[in-house]
Amino acid sequence: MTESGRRPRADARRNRERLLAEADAVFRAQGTNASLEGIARRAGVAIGTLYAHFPNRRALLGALLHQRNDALFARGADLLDEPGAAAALTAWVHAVIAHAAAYQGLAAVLAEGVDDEASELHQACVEMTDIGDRLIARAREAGALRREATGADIFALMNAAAWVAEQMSADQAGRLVELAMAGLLVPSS
Amino acid sequence: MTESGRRPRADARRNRERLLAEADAVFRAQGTNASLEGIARRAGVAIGTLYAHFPNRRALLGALLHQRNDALFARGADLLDEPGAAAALTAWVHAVIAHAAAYQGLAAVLAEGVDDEASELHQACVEMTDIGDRLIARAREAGALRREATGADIFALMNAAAWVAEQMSADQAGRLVELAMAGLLVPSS
DNA sequence: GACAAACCTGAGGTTGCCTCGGAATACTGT
DNA sequence: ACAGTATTCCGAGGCAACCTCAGGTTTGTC
Repeated sequence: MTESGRRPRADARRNRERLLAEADAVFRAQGTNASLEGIARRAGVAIGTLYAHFPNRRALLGALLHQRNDALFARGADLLDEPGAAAALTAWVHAVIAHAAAYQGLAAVLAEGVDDEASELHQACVEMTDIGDRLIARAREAGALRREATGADIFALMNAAAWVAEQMSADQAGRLVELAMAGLLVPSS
Repeated sequence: MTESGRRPRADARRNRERLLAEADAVFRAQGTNASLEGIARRAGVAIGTLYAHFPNRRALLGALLHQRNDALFARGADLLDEPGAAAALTAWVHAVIAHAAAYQGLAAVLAEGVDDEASELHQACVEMTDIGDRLIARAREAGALRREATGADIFALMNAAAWVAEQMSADQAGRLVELAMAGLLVPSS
């Protein structure tokens, strides 16, 4: 897949950019379930063109998130090198929540992607879990963990909090994270 | 609203029951976003009849949940009288999560209902928050709370966990609850 | 058994998903 | 400059679901 034989035609590149720009705007305003026909219309392109570029909603979302994901993973790598193990873990959780706040409904797509290998976001989810795992391991070695936990637990917490932020408020989500992190981390640390 | 002038006609009662029964089955199997036309079809009734009885999806859901809600609130009242304040709070959280597991998608409807006064489920959400508040207050008086929290926090945790149970697994949801409760409650208690 | 009130029906307008054959367009080489 | 071809685009059309409403049907009552 993605056989990049040669450079795409100029109109194709133009349309792709236009579609991505409009999709970003619409998803921001209306969430990940916004009408794809509406996006195509706004981009000044026929619906078939949208589907030619992005075979489904997830693919479009995946393309939109690509850069943003790279930045997120870079942040994760940085955090692995920063001193405070516990603080790094907390910072990671907040970073992912902020990441998922881009579009309403994104938390659900991510949660689905972690199990579904066919999802365009599967790889990203696996990587997030992996970073969570490593941050957890480091915190455990530093004696900062009060109880056992895995990258999957962290992933679940992040997604749950992102969902709460969507449904209720960022504030409420913050309180949920505080509660959970208080249960996870050693107080003093 | 609900001006119960007099008893509805026999066919109306029959259809209502039939619709509720089929809706329950379909929502259980397919979640709260299942097709209403499909439900009407299964109930042997025209789509217009469904809408005559239940003006929207939430109203249908509200009618379905009514008995179940009463049972839940009764359980909440019982828990307020049981000895261990901390254990009662934990039990309440688990009871609501089990309640929300009835239909996939219910967590989102509940989360929406707490803010939306027009929702048929608003009252139920308020009552849940209220019970959470009282259980929290009792636990605080018993010295079982490690930190401040409100009924809204408990409501958010319950809904987040219910959502995790839908998206990932009941297991994962359980671990999230453990984490959060560990952050909330005094260890020994 | 006839009348009114209550109830039911289902076609139809609307929106959104997605596909596919045919038209249009951009590149390539001469 | 231009023909030839591969690439890309278009948008009608089939499908499913939402919801409404004018008109027909059933029930209960006197």
